[in-house]
Amino acid sequence: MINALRGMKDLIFEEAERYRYITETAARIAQNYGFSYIETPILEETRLFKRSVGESSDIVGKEMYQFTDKGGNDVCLRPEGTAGVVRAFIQAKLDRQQGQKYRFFYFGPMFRYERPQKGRLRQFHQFGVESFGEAGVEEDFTLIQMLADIFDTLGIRYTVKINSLGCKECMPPYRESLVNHLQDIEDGLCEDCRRRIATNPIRVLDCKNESCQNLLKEAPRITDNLCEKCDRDFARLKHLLSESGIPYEVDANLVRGLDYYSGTAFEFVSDEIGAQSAIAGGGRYDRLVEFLDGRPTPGIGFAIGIERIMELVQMPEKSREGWYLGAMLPEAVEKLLTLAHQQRKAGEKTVVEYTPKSLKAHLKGADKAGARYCAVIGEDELSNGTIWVKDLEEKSEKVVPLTEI
RNA sequence: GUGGGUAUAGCUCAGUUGGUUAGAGCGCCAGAUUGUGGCUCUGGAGGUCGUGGGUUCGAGACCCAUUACCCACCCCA
Repeated sequence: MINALRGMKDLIFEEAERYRYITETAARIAQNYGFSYIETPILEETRLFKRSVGESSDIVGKEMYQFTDKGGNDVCLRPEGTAGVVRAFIQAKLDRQQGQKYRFFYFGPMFRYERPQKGRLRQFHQFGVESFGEAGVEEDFTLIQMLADIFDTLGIRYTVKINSLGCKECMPPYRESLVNHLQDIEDGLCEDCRRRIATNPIRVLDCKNESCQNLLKEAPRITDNLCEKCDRDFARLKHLLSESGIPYEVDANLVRGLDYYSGTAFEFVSDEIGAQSAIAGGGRYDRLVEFLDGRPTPGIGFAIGIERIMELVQMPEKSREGWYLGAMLPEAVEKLLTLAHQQRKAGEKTVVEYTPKSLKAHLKGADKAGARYCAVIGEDELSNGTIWVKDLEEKSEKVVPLTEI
């Protein structure tokens, strides 16, 4: 037997329906916010991700499905969605339309070669949005509000965490003073933290190790070291969230894992799904477009981990729908086929059972198929050109001519 | 990459200190006076106990190896 590869899953029946329900709901809401659908290739040049996501995260360093294609290109399966959308944005020369706003949403598979666990797969799916050209912090607020709308509509509980990562003016000096502080206390830190001083110092603040946390009480916080503009923006974001009734907490340890983030960062978390609790994350990336050779353009986006919310979604109740057609005699089966075609052309969901069976068996079959109507041709009906129809919901039944169903 | 856990029917799981024909519930199929679904009852099909070695008179149970899955760390959505 051949099984799916490790960390890759089939979506079937209820899970497939959930996936569709989530993407359709999120897409509908994103369109209401003025975002339009974009689809970009799953396969991209490796250097796109090296330059955008950056080398500091494990994603690019060791988790990419990377290979050389038959033309000798160094390519990989996308590990996230933003880089491809930004590449497409620049390639379409939309960055030349200074002052214009462009807003996109997308969804689809992403690939990371990680050890699978709850809420983590090697092929997983994200729904994301990217907004270009709008530098105002109102856009940051609006994206958070959109996420809240999406999760509210899906019936998912969450908490919102926000932070500001500063800009190119205030982040580097902060980072430097943090690293200095960390080096002073390095001897007391755990092995992971000592490594992180060089790779991703802000992550150290987030260490789950209690002894590390005690040492970190005196560490400088980014939110106390923002420049005037970043500080003003962050204050306004908090104001807008409060005014709109979206509860949030400031988490100065919240870091986005990807190098391209700056300014506002946010994360939606759930406490119902195990260790991988981040169900959506995003933030501003005002420098990314120029990193990828476009004209400087402010940008902000988020992504939802679809698998992570899959089991949290409250699905709407589904009701009986459509027709089940059956025959009790072999000679009647052909009549069903022409009838089914008529029904389907008329937009009615219709399934046909080709095997002649007892009426009882057909009723069972119709019930199991979730059909609203069970229609059967038996001996009597065949001889006078009629069909017996039962409404499984209202339990009413009637016999009608085949042409008048 | 590092830890820990689990592998018995289509699914969820029992299986007592090793003992003879390996069980239950759900699901599936068929019946319960021949044309009336969901509920109930009866019957039936379905398992080389993940795989390979070992200990033993005897292994689903114990030991070793291997593979897969799960959970956690790392990282991230």
